[in-house]
Amino acid sequence: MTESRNDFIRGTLEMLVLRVLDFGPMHGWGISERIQSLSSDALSFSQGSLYPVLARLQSEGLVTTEWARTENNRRAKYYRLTPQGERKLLAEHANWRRLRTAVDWIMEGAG
Amino acid sequence: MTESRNDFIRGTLEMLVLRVLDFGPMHGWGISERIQSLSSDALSFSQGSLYPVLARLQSEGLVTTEWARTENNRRAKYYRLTPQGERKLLAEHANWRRLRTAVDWIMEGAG
DNA sequence: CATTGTTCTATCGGTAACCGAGAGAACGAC
DNA sequence: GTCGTTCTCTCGGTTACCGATAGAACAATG
Repeated sequence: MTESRNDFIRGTLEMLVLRVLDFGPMHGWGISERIQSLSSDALSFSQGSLYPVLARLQSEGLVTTEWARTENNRRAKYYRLTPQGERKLLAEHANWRRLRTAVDWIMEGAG
Repeated sequence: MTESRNDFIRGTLEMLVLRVLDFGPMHGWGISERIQSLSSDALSFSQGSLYPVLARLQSEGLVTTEWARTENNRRAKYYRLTPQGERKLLAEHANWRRLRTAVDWIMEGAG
């Protein structure tokens, strides 16, 4: 009921997750924190959004998983980008730039 | 089944429609053509997406409608931005810039 | 006149992503 | 032993978008 509407940039979550994993393997909770932190809280996603994305990425072979210990000595499932994931990231980034540019062109440009 | 996925910039359609109407009153079909043309075909929406948006905008008082004749002598329902619609456009544009910048920061910036 | 193409409005059911709410396990700290 | 924090995961609901579809009105063609 609050004004927040994440629908605006829907579909970017997958790309952002792939991007964070491009920095190195990370667990779900850490990915979420990373996105929120890097965006200065502009972007945030509930875990009810995150885990379905991670499961989908794995089922599509874009990431692999392994259980390990975090710095805080907790069990966590680490997600690691596969070569396919890297390619997917590049493709989604290119597509994002293309659409973003088109939107900006309309929004900023002369009629 | 084709590769096209508009989900990437979901929620922008409303903003784009408001923006096109900021150029002057226009009918549904023309709005659609305008968006597609201005974006060099990068952005396109089916009419099954467009009309629900227009109906919503009207019900929220962001546009008014009036029947008139087009240059081609066809009956068409022209949509005109209200002052509330103008304000909404500004707000959505600001929000878009904020989110777009956050996404770009993560995608382009250093980890 | 009949037929076809173009312009234009509109609806419906399905799909898929996101979200809030919630359950639960494991570890550290007090 | 209780609490807070970290971390995984599921479920049902909502909602935007889309493909398919229907159809009216006018122009142009034969």
